[in-house]
Amino acid sequence: MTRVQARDTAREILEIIPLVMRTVAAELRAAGEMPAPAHFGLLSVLSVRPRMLSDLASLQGVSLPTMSNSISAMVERGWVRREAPEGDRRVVMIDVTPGGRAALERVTRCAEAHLADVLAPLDLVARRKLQGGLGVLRKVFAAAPASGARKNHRTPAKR
Amino acid sequence: MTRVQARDTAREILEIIPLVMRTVAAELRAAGEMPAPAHFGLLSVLSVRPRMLSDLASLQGVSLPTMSNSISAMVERGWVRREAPEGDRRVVMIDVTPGGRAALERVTRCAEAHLADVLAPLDLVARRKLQGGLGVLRKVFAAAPASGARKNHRTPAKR
DNA sequence: TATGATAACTTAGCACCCATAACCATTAGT
DNA sequence: ACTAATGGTTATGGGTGCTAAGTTATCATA
Repeated sequence: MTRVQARDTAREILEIIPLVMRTVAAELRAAGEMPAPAHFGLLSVLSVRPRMLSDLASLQGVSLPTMSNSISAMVERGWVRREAPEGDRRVVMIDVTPGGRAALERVTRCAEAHLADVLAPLDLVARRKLQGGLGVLRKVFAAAPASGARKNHRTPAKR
Repeated sequence: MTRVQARDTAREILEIIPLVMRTVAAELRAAGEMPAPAHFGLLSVLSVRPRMLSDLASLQGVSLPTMSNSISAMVERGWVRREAPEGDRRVVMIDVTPGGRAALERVTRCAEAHLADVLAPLDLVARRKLQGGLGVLRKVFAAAPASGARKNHRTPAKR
């Protein structure tokens, strides 16, 4: 990819992605259910199987404290539970509650309804383009969770 | 688009878009320059020509107070200036400063460099998919700036 | 000319996401 | 047993976004 192409793509991404984020967030907010995109992703991951906190953090590409706080917020809403597994008493397993599953279900339906409106005018070609593009984004950004910021927490030989 | 397709696409968007956001934000942060994606877009728009605050708000699809705050933050950094035009003393024109242009330049180069790394492994096919997908997103979300949340900002009436 | 509506902004208060630094508890290594 | 590494939490601070409630300026009109 040439320098010019990279620049253009960078600009595109930096303009479009935030726009999409705002739009989707506004829709969820307007619909009452407002677990913020981040919470949605978490419920989605957790609905497959329970995970430890650290795994969730690296899966979502955020710092451990951030994940800890997000989970606290979700615990307060009754969507997930912190559990202590048998073996290692340091780890905390996070599990979805029935309430969490229900919330995920509602939000999915809501987002689905709104996106269906937005995506309705797309023809087959446009839809395939969209799906193809999303697939590429997933591959690229799931593989490279931030080159510069990934020497996770507590690297410095402090203390 | 069928119900199932809408659901899958919704899930994809809600998972991938935030991930991309975080990754890009982390890169900018790690690079020291940290104008947050939103600020980047603003500088980008303003580098073409000055705008009134309201126009900026509706262009970016955010509320007026939000835009006012963002601009205040950028003024404090010396990137933009608030100006009072001749005719209507209610309006505030926003203009980029030389410092703002320089910052935009640096951030663009930085984002470009990082994205180039990430996008490097893409072959021609993948790149075209990505660009096609971004194009579709732009068209779809630029046209529909949030169906449910747009009772906002009293209808624009060009002074 | 006084009055009320409206337009453009600002301020204040709230919720959320994300980060780093510093701390505690548990486990592993020697 | 002592130290290092691992898993989490708390504290602090900055950014994004919203609504509600002002302020000042302009316009319409009676």
